[in-house]
Amino acid sequence: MRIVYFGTASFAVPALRAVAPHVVLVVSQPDRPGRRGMQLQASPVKQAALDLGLPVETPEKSRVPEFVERLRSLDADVLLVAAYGQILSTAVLESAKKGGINLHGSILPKYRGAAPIQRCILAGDAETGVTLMQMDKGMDTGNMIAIERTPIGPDETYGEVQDRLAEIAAGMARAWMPRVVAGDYPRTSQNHDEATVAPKVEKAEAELSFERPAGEEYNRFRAFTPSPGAFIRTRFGLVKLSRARLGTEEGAPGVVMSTAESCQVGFGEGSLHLLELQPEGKKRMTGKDFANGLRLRVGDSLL
RNA sequence: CGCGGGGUGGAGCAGUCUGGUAGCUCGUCGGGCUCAUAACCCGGAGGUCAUAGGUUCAAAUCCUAUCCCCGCAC
Repeated sequence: MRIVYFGTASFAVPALRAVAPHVVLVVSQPDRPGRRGMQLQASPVKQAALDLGLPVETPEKSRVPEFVERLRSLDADVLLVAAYGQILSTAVLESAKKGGINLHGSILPKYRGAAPIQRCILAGDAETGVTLMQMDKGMDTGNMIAIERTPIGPDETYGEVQDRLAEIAAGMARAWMPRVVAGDYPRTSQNHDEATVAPKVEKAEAELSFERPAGEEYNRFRAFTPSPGAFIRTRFGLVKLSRARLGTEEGAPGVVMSTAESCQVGFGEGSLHLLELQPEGKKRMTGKDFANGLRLRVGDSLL
């Protein structure tokens, strides 16, 4: 079979590896400036593709006629799409015999759109999954082929859940693509009345507030870790959180409750143990080191 | 030349402006207290102050150059 693979984020890497022998072209988003400096950085999928020795193309817009023509010339059986980051036009989808098949990181019709995994964790859901679906012109509205579910642990972060879903997606791609190409697969329509949308993440959403309930902010922390990275404003500047746990004790918002094992701070309701964090301009450190360096004592406020 | 912070015993920091005895919180080692302890008390070890030059009677501190780390913008 001949597969054209569309993907950008790391969620799409395992599935690419799973079907790599059949991939005739990898399409990913153009390199973007990243890191300090202004150096261009290839997307995770592009890096993986190069690693696998697969041809890669990164059109600014996949829907331009020249690129659609390029896709048609490949005479592919199917487009496999995962976390590509662009809406595929009908013309693009029709460039392959079986159209586009999408691996989506949620249990559709819930969390259609750009950031399903983050939104799911932010909402505090206990379960998520991967949906394999036939793409149509809508955003994640196509008929479903298969769903695999997985529980979300109470302390799991976006990164951890994503990695697991990516592996699930890879398994589904491996199992289903031959059947899709053969035309032997179910197509179940979604219940559109139950649909919800998961818009892309704004950096500002990753800001925690001492004023809000700890449980809510813990979900926020988990949803945006490791990317784009949860942070919180303190009187010592911005502090990025990399490891945290929900505390069982109550405490006043922003006030240090203990520094023995971590930096435990009170929130609107409850408290959070700041286990590992990174003040701006500094290296990542333990909550304990943070408290030591600033000479924080129980009762001091971070606000 | 995108903006900015930083490099000081093992960790996190103060000290730098206004040169003059190496400081703080922790860790670590030894001892003590205790039924016991991550608690408390006493004592000890451990630092080329990123690197190379320069100024000076004297440099962590002032000047010049270099290396490295990080945050933001993306």
